[in-house]
Amino acid sequence: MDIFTTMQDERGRLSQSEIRIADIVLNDFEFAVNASIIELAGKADVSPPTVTRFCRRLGCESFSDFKVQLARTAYVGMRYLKPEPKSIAPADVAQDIITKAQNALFLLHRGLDVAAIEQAANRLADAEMIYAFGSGGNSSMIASEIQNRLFRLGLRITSSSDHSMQLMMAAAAKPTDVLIGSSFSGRNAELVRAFTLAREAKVPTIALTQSGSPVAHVADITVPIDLPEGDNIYRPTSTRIAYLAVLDILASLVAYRLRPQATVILRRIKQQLVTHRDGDDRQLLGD
Amino acid sequence: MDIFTTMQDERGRLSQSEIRIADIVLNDFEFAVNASIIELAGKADVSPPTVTRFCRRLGCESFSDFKVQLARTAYVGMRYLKPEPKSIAPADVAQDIITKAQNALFLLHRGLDVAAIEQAANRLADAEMIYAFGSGGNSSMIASEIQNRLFRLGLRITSSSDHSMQLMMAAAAKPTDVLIGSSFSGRNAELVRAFTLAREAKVPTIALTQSGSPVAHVADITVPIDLPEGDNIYRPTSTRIAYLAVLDILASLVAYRLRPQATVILRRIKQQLVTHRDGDDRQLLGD
DNA sequence: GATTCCTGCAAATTATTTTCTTGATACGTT
DNA sequence: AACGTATCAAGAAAATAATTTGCAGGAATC
Repeated sequence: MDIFTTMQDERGRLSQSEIRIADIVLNDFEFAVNASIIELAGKADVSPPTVTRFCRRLGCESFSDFKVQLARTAYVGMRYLKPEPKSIAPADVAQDIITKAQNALFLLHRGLDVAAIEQAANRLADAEMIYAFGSGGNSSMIASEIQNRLFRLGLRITSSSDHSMQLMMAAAAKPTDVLIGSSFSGRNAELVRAFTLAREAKVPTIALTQSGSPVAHVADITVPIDLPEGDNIYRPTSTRIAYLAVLDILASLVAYRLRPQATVILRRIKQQLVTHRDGDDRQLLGD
Repeated sequence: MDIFTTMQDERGRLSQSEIRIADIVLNDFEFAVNASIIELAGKADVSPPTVTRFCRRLGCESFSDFKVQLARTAYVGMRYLKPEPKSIAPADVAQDIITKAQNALFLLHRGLDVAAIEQAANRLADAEMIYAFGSGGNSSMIASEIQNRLFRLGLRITSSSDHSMQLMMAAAAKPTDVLIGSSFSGRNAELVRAFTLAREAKVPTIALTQSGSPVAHVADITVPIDLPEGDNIYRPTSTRIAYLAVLDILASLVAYRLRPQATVILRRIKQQLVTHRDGDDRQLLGD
């Protein structure tokens, strides 16, 4: 696990001096990464040995090991990101957006429920028919993306962003089918209704959403995607990127699950696309 | 700039001993990050001072500074990523996909032509009407995403993934309008045709594509998005994530450019959304 | 009141860097 | 072509700096 999480988890068990060190590291981390043990000790008003002991307690070999671990998760992850970029200069805006996207992926990975994804992948692989639901600019894109990824694996699938259609499809689905729905906020009331309907008819449901949300409650399998509030509201792109990544994982697992030999075939197709490529973008569809 | 690029750029100017050090670092970088200067020197069959000099030459303050820099870009970026995950165990697949996505963002950032994006943003902000083009599963999504992001800023915009429509639109466009098109491969012949048509009519064109590609050649402004081949073919998601990030940057710059005060209003709208949120995903559209 | 744990000091150890020197190579001069 | 000089690489050893360990005093807790 990464050093930041450890630091937060252990915080309660740390002594006063150690908490001071932790706070300095967390707040001024550029400093911490470049400082020597003496400088860091000086800033925290403790002696160098205390810093060494602090590092040990966090599971590091030594102070330099600590710095390396720190630098490792420094580039992305667990940073206190400001809601706005440093300035509106193009370079800063770019940096800000890319860092946030990377952070979203980092946080996604940290909180990823792999078991749930695996379970979902297995259900999808065995489904006779799949219905993918999602509404609103973001989730509707995810829904069609689910279709996009899964139909290529030979699965029967359709997607809809239309509430009425979703309800009708949910009513038409059989227990051997699967419903999969996405909701960034988890508060999509219509999706909850469709899932409830499905549940009554014993149709398995999979939700890609925030854990603990209404949508999560009514789904059989929830693949939780929990990102800090800020990211959701201020910049939907980073959340969307996280969803796309989850989808990618899900689709890959389904592919592996479906037929081990399929990956070989798939690779051959890809290879062929590489060799004679003078067409257009649609080549990439063969992914 | 990152230490890996520097190492590759400087390689020619390094001495024999230094090249040996560089190779060890590049190949076994877990080792390099954890090793002391003596261990690293020993493995490279050089003396510790040589290692120090090597670090200095690369622009680092000291050996420990070098290690920090190394660890920083170790988590993501410039890694020799295997085309396939370690195993098909779900956790490994997840790790593989997320790492690749983060790497794509890293590489995107490294190669980002900020000036081109800024130029493109300015053009879009001043356009009387915008036409967003893209075909194939990937670029068509990008095209509608462009529309999605820009219409909220009060711009007049439409998107199309239909070749015939694209041609007709290109023909109908005026020099005060802007055409913006996306092509992952840069080999979308129809897009090239549409752009050529636009050029003849003096309609400004912006391309989001691979630099040096046919599409890039016919566009007035090219925002280059160059990622290693492997990523494009084997896993379109990471490329798509890069495109989404670029789009996010572009849209943000347009927003800032359009009206500085708009950001204030936008923030107020967001705040309001946060306070009474019991609806569904579509709230997030207000991003 | 005793125990435990934190903490800093000083010493010891270790790591890193500087300085100095040697050896090699390249270049210019005779 | 041969010699001398300049330049650079690279290691040895010394100096310096950083880090860790051992120990002892002191605070907090039970």
